[in-house]
Amino acid sequence: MSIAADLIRGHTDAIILAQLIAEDSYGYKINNTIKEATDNRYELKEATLYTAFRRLEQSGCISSYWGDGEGGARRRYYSITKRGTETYLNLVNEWKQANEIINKLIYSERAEETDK
Amino acid sequence: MSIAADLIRGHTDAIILAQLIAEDSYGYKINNTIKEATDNRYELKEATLYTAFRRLEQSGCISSYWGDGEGGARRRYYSITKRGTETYLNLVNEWKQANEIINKLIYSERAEETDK
DNA sequence: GGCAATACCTTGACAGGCGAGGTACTTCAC
DNA sequence: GTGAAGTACCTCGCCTGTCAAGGTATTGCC
Repeated sequence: MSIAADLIRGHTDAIILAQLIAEDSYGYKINNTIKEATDNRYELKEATLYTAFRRLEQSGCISSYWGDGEGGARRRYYSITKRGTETYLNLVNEWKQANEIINKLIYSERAEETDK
Repeated sequence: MSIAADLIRGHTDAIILAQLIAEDSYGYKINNTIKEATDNRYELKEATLYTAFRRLEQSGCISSYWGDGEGGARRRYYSITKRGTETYLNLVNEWKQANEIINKLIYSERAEETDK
């Protein structure tokens, strides 16, 4: 995994919620989806993932129910709530702003030349 | 200040180094530059800033010297080292990748519709 | 039976951010 | 001359999110 987690820190919730907006899902699957989507350049560590689930459920952004795993262990499915959807939209918005800010601050004119 | 710090966490070093590539500078000024550049939407808290200076100096990315403040307290200036420049370029590169990854993961097709 | 894959969970340590507090110097108004 | 406001630096201790390491349970296959 090549990307420092600290760079993505703070976006974990948004990433999870984005998955759940598409459809109800469970930890193991979300994790794999993320790995595939990024060509194994990034993954949510299990501990991080499950910590995030607790956090999101506690704040009413998601709810969970047990489903059965076809050919595997039982799964705990999560669905996104109304509050979760709102939160998601806010997080996306914050990301847009943060993105803009970082892009403005991280590039130095002098560095641009050096970079070429 | 509207942007959650966690979203920018991990970029602090890159932001500081970007300033120092342009020219030698000192804490107070860097802080103000950042505030202005972002229309007060973001600032590095002092504690964060000085912690970062220690960290960067310890790892050989920057070096410091005392200058005098014209009409104010004395200033500790920092300059970026060769290692600092290298580190900076790496961080920029990592940021590009992280940016790409977050953009890929944070948007859900379903959400795109909702967002419109 | 044993292994791999699926699937979930907890504990404890660590690092970075930052609120709160402090120091010291200069300038300017009263 | 004194008090406030601006410049400038610094430290302590808490909080939060990440994650290595460890664990559990189920199924399918050889």
